[in-house]
Amino acid sequence: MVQEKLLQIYQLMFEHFGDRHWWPAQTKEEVVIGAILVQNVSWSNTEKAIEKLRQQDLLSFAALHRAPLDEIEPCVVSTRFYKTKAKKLKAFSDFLDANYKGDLEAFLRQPVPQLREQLLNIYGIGPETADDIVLYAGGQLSFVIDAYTQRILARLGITQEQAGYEELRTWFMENLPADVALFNQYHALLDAVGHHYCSPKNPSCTPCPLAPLCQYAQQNHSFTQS
DNA sequence: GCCCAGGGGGCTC
DNA sequence: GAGCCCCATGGG
Repeated sequence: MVQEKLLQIYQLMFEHFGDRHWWPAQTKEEVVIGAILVQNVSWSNTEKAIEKLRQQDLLSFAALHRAPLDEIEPCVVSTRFYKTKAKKLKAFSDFLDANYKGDLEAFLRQPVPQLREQLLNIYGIGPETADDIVLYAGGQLSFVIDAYTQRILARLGITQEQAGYEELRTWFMENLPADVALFNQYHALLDAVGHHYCSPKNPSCTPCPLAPLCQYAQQNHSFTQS
């Protein structure tokens, strides 16, 4: 029942947006670096920082591990909170060096529960970033929840307003087929819906592909006004 | 020139 | 464990 609804939501989003080609990166290291840098900032700002790191030959954890903070910081200024972001990149590179001799692949190969737990113990890695890394860098099953996901589900009337991260993640994982490609695309599509149609200030519910299923859209009168 | 995006850490009670 | 502030750029 729930699975049917979730797949229906997926279909509507996919018909509207098509393949999102997420995560855009050339290497797994780039996925992880991007996942840290994108926290609380747009992807376009993140891209700028990734290009700067690339230009400075800092787009690898080996290089980040060697580099002093004041060399990393100027590269990531565009990602807001740049001192914090530089520290987070450094913390990840230090962790990898200390525990996996810098071998990201070896780290990512672990079973999801262990991998996730270790990720969450690294400075700067919270639940969302951990799941980005498990799914998009590790290619393993973990559903990513973000603020858009929470808002969209609440507006659809499917989940409680204040459902927590772990609760929502478990709910998706219990009600979706265990398919990495599906998890990948589903989160990317929710992100697109959230970005384009489901912001708190500008709930432009039309032409949101989910409007036909959405309680919020049906209650709000933006359809008939202007 | 002002508002605000939308994650994580750290503190408080 | 919920609620709050801090981080501090750039696009609309």
